[in-house]
Amino acid sequence: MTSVANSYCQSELFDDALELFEEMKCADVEADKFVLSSILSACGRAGNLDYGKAIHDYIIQNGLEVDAHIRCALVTMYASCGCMDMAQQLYDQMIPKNMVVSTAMISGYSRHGRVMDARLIFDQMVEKDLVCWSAMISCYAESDQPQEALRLFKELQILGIRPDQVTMLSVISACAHLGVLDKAKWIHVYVDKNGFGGTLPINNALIDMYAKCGSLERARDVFEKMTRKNVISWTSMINAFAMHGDANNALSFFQKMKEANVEPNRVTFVGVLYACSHSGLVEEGRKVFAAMINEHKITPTHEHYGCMVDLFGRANLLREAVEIVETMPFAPNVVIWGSLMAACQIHGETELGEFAAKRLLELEPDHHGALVLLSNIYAKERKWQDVGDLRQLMKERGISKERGCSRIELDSEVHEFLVADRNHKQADEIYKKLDEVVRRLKLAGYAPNTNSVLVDLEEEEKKEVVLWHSEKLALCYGLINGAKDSCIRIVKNLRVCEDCHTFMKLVSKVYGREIVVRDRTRFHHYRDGVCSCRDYW
DNA sequence: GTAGGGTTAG
Repeated sequence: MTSVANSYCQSELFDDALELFEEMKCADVEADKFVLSSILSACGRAGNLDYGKAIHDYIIQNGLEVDAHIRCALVTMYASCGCMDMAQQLYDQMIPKNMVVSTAMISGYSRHGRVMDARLIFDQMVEKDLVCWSAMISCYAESDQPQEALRLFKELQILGIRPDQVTMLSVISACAHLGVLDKAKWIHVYVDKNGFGGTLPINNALIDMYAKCGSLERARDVFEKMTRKNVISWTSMINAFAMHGDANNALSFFQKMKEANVEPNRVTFVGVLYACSHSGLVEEGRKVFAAMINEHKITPTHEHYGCMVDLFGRANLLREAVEIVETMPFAPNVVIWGSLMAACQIHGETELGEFAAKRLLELEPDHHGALVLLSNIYAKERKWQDVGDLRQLMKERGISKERGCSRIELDSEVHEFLVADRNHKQADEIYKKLDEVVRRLKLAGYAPNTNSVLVDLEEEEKKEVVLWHSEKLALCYGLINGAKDSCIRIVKNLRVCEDCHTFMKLVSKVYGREIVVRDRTRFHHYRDGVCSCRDYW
């Protein structure tokens, strides 16, 4: 029976393993430390905290909690289930600690985005093998610190530890997050040279990496050369098109995928619906949503409803957007209210926007965007007392917008710029260039648009702030230092504002340069004064 | 004999 339990756990038949454990208890078969460890592992991997706790009780009742292996399995179970307080408490009591349990702690903290806590465990480890290095690299890759992930990968190479496929998947993912194309090309070569190339998961990760680094062509090239493709390959390619605003190809690949008899899953539909909403294909989106439910028997989740709210909201069909919110079978979450609020902002729907913002704040009281929107609405209505209260509240709680940050790569070096950044060694030159660009653009009809500046400033100051947006600084850096005919590639952490969007379009025309900007959610390809998003974003 | 890291979306 024990060996059956073990093999269930190892073959990921967690539910069967748990069931078997029930049978063992009924049959009065005593569970030993081996089977308990396996079952705890199954609980962790299945994320079944309740069952894990029940096993913990059983362990206490039977006086087994002193066993080192059992403790290790318990910590791992709590960490895998995301119960970090409990995991840490047990972990602290473990002396000595081993690599297995420490790695479990690192990935537990990683799933919660608690990078510092993960790093603390990592740094305190006496001995580290490839698995814990991979866990730490993955932690950085998933926590929006791709540069740190790549730094750790470099350190690994210096130490002479050979990475394996799992490490490489995290490294590729880190590069995707970073969004730097030259780095992506380098990693692709590295992967091929070191014999990791050609496998399905690696190819899937490469598709995503190239798409997120701005090269739809290379993503497609990897895809076309694959001899085996699964649902992830197709979904990654559909998302690639969606991200780049090519809804037609996203839909055509969706069609081809079905013809190839690959069954789309819920993630696939998020991609297809996202493509529709970002290109204003309302009718197509409606059809896809219906087909998902009726033909593919997939129950829509928050993400799918969010896409639908977005689809209708962007297209100024706010009544239908509200209908989705009202009729969906569960309570709207932050993302849903946020989509509705954003749509109201685009289309100047004050009343509904206020309503959505208030619902959002009930769920997330410190949501910066919602507070700013409300304060702007109150300002327009001259409710100065309310405006003052909100500003005071934001000040007290220290709520501020994430600072805009853009990067650009030139000559294999990544340069980062914050809003109004003056720290770069070429700062003087960059600001001089900015003046020149503004002068030339004004001749082409440019007028700074301060709609996106929501702080309490005089109009003239607002104009300055808008000109100092990080992507403009990165752009000027590119204009100064890049080859005359090269494409300027910029990655930004926030959404591109209206003014920067116009600015980029004009620069692409006046300076005859191709510019590619990745913002928080998608790509903008500027050429000859036109953006690939056709100003719908 | 037990126990740890991975790719798509959000």
